[in-house]
Formats: sequence, structure tokens, C-alpha cells
Amino acid sequence: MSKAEPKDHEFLSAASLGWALAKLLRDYQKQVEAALNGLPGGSRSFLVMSIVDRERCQSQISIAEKIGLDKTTLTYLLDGLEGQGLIKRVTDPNDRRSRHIVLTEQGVKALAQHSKAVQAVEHGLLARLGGDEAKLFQTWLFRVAGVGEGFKPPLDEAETAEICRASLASESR
Amino acid sequence: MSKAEPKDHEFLSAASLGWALAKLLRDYQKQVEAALNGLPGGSRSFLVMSIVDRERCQSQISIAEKIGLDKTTLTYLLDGLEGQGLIKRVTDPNDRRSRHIVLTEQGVKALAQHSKAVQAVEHGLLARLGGDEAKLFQTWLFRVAGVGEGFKPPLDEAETAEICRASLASESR
DNA sequence: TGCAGATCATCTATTTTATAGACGATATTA
DNA sequence: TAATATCGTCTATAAAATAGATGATCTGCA
Repeated sequence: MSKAEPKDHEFLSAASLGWALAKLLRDYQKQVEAALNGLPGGSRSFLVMSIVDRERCQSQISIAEKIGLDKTTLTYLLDGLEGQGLIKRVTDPNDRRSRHIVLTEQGVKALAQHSKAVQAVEHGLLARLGGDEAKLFQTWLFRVAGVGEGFKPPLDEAETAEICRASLASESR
Repeated sequence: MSKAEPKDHEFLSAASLGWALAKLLRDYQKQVEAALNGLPGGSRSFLVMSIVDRERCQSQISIAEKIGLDKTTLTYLLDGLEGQGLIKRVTDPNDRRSRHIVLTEQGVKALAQHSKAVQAVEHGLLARLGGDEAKLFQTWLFRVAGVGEGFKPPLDEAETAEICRASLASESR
């Protein structure tokens, strides 16, 4: 089939960024969902647990804002987690309107276990890049996404340069 | 040295990748939605139009598979576009079960216009990276996402090295 | 003190979106 | 020709997001 070479100048067509992001996220969530095996709320609940684990004593509303979920969505995600005994809602003694979310002992164990699974998924997805490239990729991803607080990007500027150098050495030939 | 420093080894906590992706995609879609100003189906319809534009004569099912949508979802996205007179469904004369989707004249115009808007959004989002870094980032993103057919990644291996070198020069100091 | 207004979490209802299954039309194979 | 498979649509259902109302509590102020 003689297919004329199609338009090389269009390499970076609009929507390509969104498409790649959407596809990658879809794959990610599918794999994570599978790896999380029955955690009610799937990858989002896992994210909630991660946040709770690292920044305790958050009100629900602050958690919701941080993750970018609606507060009512968070409510039923927490319902699910609480139903499984993975988190507890503790009334803030200083402000009895708000709840502190804390992991139960069981929740801590579950989180550790699930973290491994999720990390394996992430590792698998990034396997198409070299190890250092993967780190740099993530650094940039965090920067582009404006994700700075809560999760720290893996590398600082100096390390970035170092990895760039290595990547350059191995890839350019 | 006791542990004033909190867990630097944990920099790359599980779920961080998914979170950054989700946040970035949310921002992207919100901005695109706004920029697309009334296109029914929003960013997804736009993507459909892009695909249709570049690879004509696709059956609906092949389009759906390529984008990763359910065929029934595609049906109502196309309904919307057809309702606005942006695309037409043409029965394949060789297989009267399937429809070829083609842009109308009006659709071509709309696509061109919307493409500019979307590109502006993408450009804005990537503005946190240097220009060459942005290209390299996209190249890697495409590779990780496994997006190769349909949209070509912006750079080949040799160019990658070149940009890496430049990025290194400007960033390492 | 008591009242007005704001905030936190929940609940309810609505809307939107995704998924599953059946269907009619057509194609392919044996 | 009969049996089976495919394409696109439709209908019904399920899952999720969103908006608004509610009850409990807090704050500030007269």
C-alpha cells in the first residue's frame, strides 16, 4: 500500500498533549485499580490515604481542596474507607465542626502494602524511560502540573543538570 | 545525625505520579473547555475532529479504539458534532454497515480555529519549562504514554540529545 | 449574654457520564 | 442459503460529579 508520507511538519498538533495525558492517566488508573484490589474508591481513596498519612490533622475540606475533589465526593470516599476500618474521623477538640482524618493501625498496614503495588505500577509505566530520565521527567511533570506542596518533586535544579548530562551521554550517539 | 530531615528518600512517594497527572489533566481540560467555547463534547469532541482530520475514512469503531473511547460514547459525541454541522457520516460504499466520518467545510474551519486556542492552552501549561525542555518533556510523555501512531512525538533520539545538552548548559550552575 | 453570619460535614436531589445489552442492518463464511 | 460476526444505534442501568439545603458549631459584635 503506497501511503504517502503524512505531514512531518505537524508533529506537534494541538490536543496531542491532552491526548497523551488522558491515555497515560487512563492506563495508570486501570493498572492501579487492579493493583489496589478491592480498596473501595480505588486510586482516589489511595491518594486520600497518602495525604492523610503525610499531613495529619487535616480537616476534610483542606484535604478535598488539596486533592482537587469536591468535599461531598470526599465524604463518600471516606465513608468507604471508614467502613473498611482503614481510617477514623476524629472530631477536632478545638473546632467541633471539623474532623481530623487519621489512619487506623489497619489503615497504616494497608497503605504500606498498597504503596508498594502502586509504586510497581508507576515503575512499570516509566520503564520506557531510562531511570534518570524517568526522574527528570517526573520533576518536569511536577513543575508543569504545579505540584509543589504536599508532594515534593524528586529532584532539585542541580540534580536535574546532572541527570541531563548522563542522559545526554547515553542517548546521544 | 538524628532525624530533623524528614524522609528525603521518600521523595518519590507512590501515587505522586498519578496525582500530578490527574491535576495536570484537570487543569488542561478546564482551560480547553473554556477555550473551545461551546463546542459540544468539549475536549473529547475536539480530539475526535483532530483524528478525523488527519486520518480520513476511519470507521467509528476504529476511531473509538484509537482514542480509547467506548463506541457508544463516540456515537453521541458525533451526534453533537453532526448537529452543529461540523462533521458528516458517510456510508462506506464498500461496507454499508460502517460510516466514514468527514469534516464539513465548516468543520474544517472550526477545527483550525479551535486548534489555535488549544495550542495556546498547551503552550501556556508548558510555559513552566524552557522551550526545548518542553519539547523533550513531550517526547518523553509520548513515549511513556505509548502514543506513537496517530500523533508523532516531536523529537527523535538525536534531537533529544541536543536539547538535553542545551538544557544542561542553561540549568546547571 | 444573645444574635447574625460564617464554616464544616453531611444529606438529598439532579445532572452528567460511563457501561452493558439488545437490536437492525449488513457482511462473511461454509 | 443458513449461521455467524460486525457496525452503529438505542435503551436501560449504574456510577460520578455537582448544587443546594440542613444541622451543628464557631466567630464577632452589639
